[in-house]
Amino acid sequence: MTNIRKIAKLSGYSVSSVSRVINNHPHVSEEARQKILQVMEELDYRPNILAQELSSGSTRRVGVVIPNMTLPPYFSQLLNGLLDAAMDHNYTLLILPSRYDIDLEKYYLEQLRGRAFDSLIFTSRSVDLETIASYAKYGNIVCCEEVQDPNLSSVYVSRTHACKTAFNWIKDQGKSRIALLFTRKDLKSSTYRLTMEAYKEVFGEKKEPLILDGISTGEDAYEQGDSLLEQDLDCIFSNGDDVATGVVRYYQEKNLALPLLIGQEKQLTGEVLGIPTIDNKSYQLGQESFKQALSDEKRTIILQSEFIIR
Amino acid sequence: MTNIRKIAKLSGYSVSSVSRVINNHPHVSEEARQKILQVMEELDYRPNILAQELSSGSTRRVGVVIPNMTLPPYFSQLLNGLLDAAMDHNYTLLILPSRYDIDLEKYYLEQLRGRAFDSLIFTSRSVDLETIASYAKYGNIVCCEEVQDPNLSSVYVSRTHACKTAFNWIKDQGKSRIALLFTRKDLKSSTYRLTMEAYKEVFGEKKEPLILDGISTGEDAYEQGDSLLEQDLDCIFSNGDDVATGVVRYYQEKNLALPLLIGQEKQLTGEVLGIPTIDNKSYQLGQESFKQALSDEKRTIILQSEFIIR
DNA sequence: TTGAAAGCGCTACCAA
DNA sequence: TTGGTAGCGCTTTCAA
Repeated sequence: MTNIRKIAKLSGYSVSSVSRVINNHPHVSEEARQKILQVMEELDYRPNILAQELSSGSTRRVGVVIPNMTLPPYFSQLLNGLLDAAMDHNYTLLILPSRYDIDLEKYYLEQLRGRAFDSLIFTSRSVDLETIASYAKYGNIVCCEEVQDPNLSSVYVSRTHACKTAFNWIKDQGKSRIALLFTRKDLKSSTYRLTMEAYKEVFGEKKEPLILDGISTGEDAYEQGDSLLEQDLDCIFSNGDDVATGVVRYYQEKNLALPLLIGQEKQLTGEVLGIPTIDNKSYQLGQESFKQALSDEKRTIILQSEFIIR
Repeated sequence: MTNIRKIAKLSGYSVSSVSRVINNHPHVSEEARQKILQVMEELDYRPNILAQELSSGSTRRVGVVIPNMTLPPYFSQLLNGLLDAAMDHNYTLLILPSRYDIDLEKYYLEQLRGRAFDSLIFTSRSVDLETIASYAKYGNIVCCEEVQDPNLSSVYVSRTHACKTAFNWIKDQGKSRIALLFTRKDLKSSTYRLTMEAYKEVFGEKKEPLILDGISTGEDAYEQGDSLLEQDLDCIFSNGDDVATGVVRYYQEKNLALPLLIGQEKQLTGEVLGIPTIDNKSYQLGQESFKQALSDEKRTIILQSEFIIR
């Protein structure tokens, strides 16, 4: 094994000087630098990353727990934000798939405890917050959801305001017979809760919307298209631009006039359709989460969704 | 920082004995073990993973380069196979997203060179094979494709035989007016090439099939459904069970009799539809790739796709 | 500008 | 069964 000592010996300089060259530190004569670099080249030398990490006490690695291999658009944009931020800071991202498995998530927490990486980001979690918080002393932990625990950082997107803005805009357009599309119609779903609250605030408690659930793709929306015709609607508030596409196709095929249509996630398809959308800032969420993972202070960062009229 | 020396001192035993307890080595008296474990517990001690790795010279980590965040079914099954195999062998998987970026892939190769992990698996690559092969001296590298280089292991699925079997079966059913669905109709696509070859071997050079490309989801298939009606078909050979679903919906809506339909990837949807499919063994590909990443010898492992009649 | 030496925390060999 | 100690390969402080 060719190590730093060997380079020192062959170059005629000390281990310290070699280390300085490796890390681009000042106070090395150009002569020394050249000679050392030359020997490194000859021996195909590359510093051992593990040794650097052990010695410096920092891995420049951040673990990211994701729920699954197959990720919806929200997650992939989030991951892209994380990845870009990591590259910007010269960090490496470890993607840690949890498959919703609590034990696997605990294993990753143990890895943090064992200093396999500096910080850990939960984009999603199955394990309880108390357990997660108990590992906070071993490194920064960021959860991409609203969390109160003072030991954890919390970075998430507040969608309430943009949602109300959207509903108000819809109302201003003179629309009032509205369908809401959801992945899950379930009080455990924060999306469902906040959308319903915003709706009621704008349209009142009495005016019931048509609610469709079990919809997460354009395909789903298309298949449930019939349900949309059961009521005389003038607006469809969908849960994704992709979903909206399915709605459009359904109406086109029936040769029916399309009601006002709202998308979400600001996807490419929404742009093409030219429909208003709500940008839930997943990419920014990723970037901010990463920055928070490096930060010294625990913090709660709330991003705001944005209603985009087109 | 509480380290192995501190545990040794406080327990009254030596560093060696503490190490033995950590690693469940024999030749430690029950008394010593208990005392040491007790002190570890009290100090909330956890061995430093980096130090263990540096000292033992093995990280028990394998890097896996994937092209993108958003993965088609083939990749997610592959990753599940990798993950399960890794867990079985008590290894951790590092998912390394490349975004088809050559420099990023080179960066991962440098990480291998720097001993950040023991082996590297390319489920997909943009960087050229020569470059990859030049890193083989730093650790096992497995490519999930057909590769000749003696420095690289190659694990892939041969789909030719199953494809011919399928076409022969189709022929036996008395079908001959066939449509083939592809993601890319491009000689660079191995799927396209092997399917065409198998087709020609069974049906002859003269009998031209109808070819549709740009199809990777059920949605795509549905949208291109019209093209299927232009010719009088008696069999549609699709490139995925999901894709087949889109075809089914198209025919159902037109109230047309469905031709013989073949799926691929053995997905859940295909099972529900009850259509024959070709299992391309992605999960097994993952498992074998991982095993090969640990193996001492460079090897080529060829799995066989399987035609499943239902 | 340079180098010696003390860490970083652990493993494993060898001697007792 | 136990312990001493020499690594693993690098960083960093301090003195020269």
